[in-house]
Amino acid sequence: MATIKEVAAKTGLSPTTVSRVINNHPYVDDSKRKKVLQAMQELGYVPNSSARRLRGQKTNTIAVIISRIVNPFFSHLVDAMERIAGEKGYQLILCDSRLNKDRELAHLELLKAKQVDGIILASLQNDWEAIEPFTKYGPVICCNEYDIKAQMPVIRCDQQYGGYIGTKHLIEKGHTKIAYAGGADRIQLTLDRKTGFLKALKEHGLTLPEEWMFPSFYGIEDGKNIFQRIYAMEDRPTAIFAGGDEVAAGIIQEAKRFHCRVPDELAVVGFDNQPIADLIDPGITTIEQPMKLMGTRAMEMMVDMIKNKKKVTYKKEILPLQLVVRQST
Amino acid sequence: MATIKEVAAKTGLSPTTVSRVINNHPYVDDSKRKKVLQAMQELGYVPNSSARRLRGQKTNTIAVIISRIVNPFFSHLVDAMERIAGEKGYQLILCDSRLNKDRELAHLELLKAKQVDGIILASLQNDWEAIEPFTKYGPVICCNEYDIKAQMPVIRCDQQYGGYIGTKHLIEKGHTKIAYAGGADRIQLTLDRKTGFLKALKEHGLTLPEEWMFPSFYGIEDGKNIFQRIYAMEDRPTAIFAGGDEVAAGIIQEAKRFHCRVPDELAVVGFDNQPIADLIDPGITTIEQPMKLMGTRAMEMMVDMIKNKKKVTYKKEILPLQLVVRQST
DNA sequence: AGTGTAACTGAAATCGATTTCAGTAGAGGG
DNA sequence: CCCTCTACTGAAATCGATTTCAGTTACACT
Repeated sequence: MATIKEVAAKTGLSPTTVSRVINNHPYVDDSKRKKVLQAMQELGYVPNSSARRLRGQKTNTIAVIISRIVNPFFSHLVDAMERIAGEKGYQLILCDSRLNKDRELAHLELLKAKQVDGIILASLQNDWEAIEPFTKYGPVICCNEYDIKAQMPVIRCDQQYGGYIGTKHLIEKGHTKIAYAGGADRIQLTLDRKTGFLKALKEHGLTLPEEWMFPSFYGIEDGKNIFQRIYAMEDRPTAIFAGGDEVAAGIIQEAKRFHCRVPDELAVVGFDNQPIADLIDPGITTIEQPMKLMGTRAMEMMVDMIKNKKKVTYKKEILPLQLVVRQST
Repeated sequence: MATIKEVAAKTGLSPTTVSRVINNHPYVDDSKRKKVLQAMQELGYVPNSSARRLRGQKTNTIAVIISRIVNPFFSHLVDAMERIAGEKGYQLILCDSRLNKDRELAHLELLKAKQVDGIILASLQNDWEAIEPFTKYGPVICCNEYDIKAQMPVIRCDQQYGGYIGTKHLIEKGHTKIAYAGGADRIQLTLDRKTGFLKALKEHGLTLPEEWMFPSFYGIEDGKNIFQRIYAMEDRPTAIFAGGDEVAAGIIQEAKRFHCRVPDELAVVGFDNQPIADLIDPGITTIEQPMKLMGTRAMEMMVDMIKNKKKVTYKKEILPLQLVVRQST
């Protein structure tokens, strides 16, 4: 592969001048500029990225940390981010923590090693104390998940409100025995969602038996599993609020297999408004999260922070969340 | 951020020795090794990735080019790749061509600029003539899509066989009026699939009216669109072979809306065996593609090619494909 | 004592670009 | 004629690591 020196040699000019042509600097004679461009063309020269990174202290690369790319929620989020990154001339490194704290920390090391210019945390396994030390090496922002203690920019949805309106909807439909399937309490997002859920219950004097609480369930199989456990209960809930459309879909799917009618015998509310929510029969009543908007805004903010090194004072954007009613309730 | 020089200064040793400690080279006195490790710890030193890349002519980064990350087929493929890459110490750059030739070429430039050690093409928009010039800058392999003329390693499925068994299945179910929804003919994968489809038709003396042919349709909305067009026909097909489960799901969904019974009035075969194939009602009969296996094998091969620079002689792996029968046929 | 070798160390070159700085040529003004 | 300023150019320093090569000990073996 040709280097800048070879281009210089071929044209009889110095590497400095070639560099100026590459970077569109002024003060290069037009005839020489043309000669350089032609030589670059002939040699198939492309500037070496590693050298530029080293000299310029800039990688034009951004890492996004998610917990599971096969979750449509994340793939839509990443899709939106990739678009903006591309437009702005950045590469995207995909880091999947698979819900593992250590893997998340290992990915954050990319910032220390200056392998990326910034990191977007779309999933958050560690708490602020563990993340904070990394923030002095470059911009780190949260998108989707968050930690209330965190002193970093955040783009997220009002999860508590989401949990509240979903539950309120079930209560208005006449349900009093409502189960809940969410994520782990150590995750702020799921904790807030649950808080909203409990708030709605409390407002109507309802309570939640320990047994109707299903923490840490994520995929379709988990949903099936949950249904079986509910079905085996003596005192069954008549509705369930699931922490994701995949779990909701699994519950509905398994309910059908056991000839348990949805929503008559068991109403189901999901979360995210993923494509399957509209495909499955009955359609899933769910809380719509604006994933495209979140991804877009997060990437725009990241690029902005990288370009204007001014320490963006800790900024927070909370996006709207809304109920989409279908046939599962 | 601390540099190797600072670590050297702090310990009173040379950068050379520090480097040896970092890279676990032999011939470093144990007491000095300890001193260096401690100094690195205290300074929070992490070797600068750009400098290592430049000096070592190695990026430990691999790019994967896909056409649409929100397609579950690709997200599963990428998921498998990311796992293996992580295990082997590589980062993954996600490049979405969005079916655009130029964007694909732009992403291939990463190899020229030595911004990645290799590229996995999971989607292929350009033909071999356009790709070939890049192969001299580093390993490029195809995974999933392919071009028969291509002289590069390929991990793929036998698409023609897939098209054949899916169609054969419909014929065995008694259908003689079978429509086809695939991708563009310029894509070898979809062309082969169609060839298999046509082969099965021909073996049974069946023909395909131009009108029953739907090229270039990909998502759920496209599926709905296709159903409407079929429904409006005077002479309707009784079955359709769709090029993906999303399209199949869209067709089924819309059929239900129009009270057209599946499979009685319209049988549907999909492709991929994505999670939705099993979720939707009726379940989609589909051709299962081993996405995990394909992604895994492709990444393993890529890492192998990077490590053993020996020009791997053009290698081909064709993975099995099988019919999964559900209720849509 | 002399030689060979294993164990260890650091100065300097290197990777390939960009940037700083010093300098030249020619135009224009006083 | 001298001075200044603009337009242009290149030598050398720089980014931060790794590698080469030369050298120093210390010890074992004849």
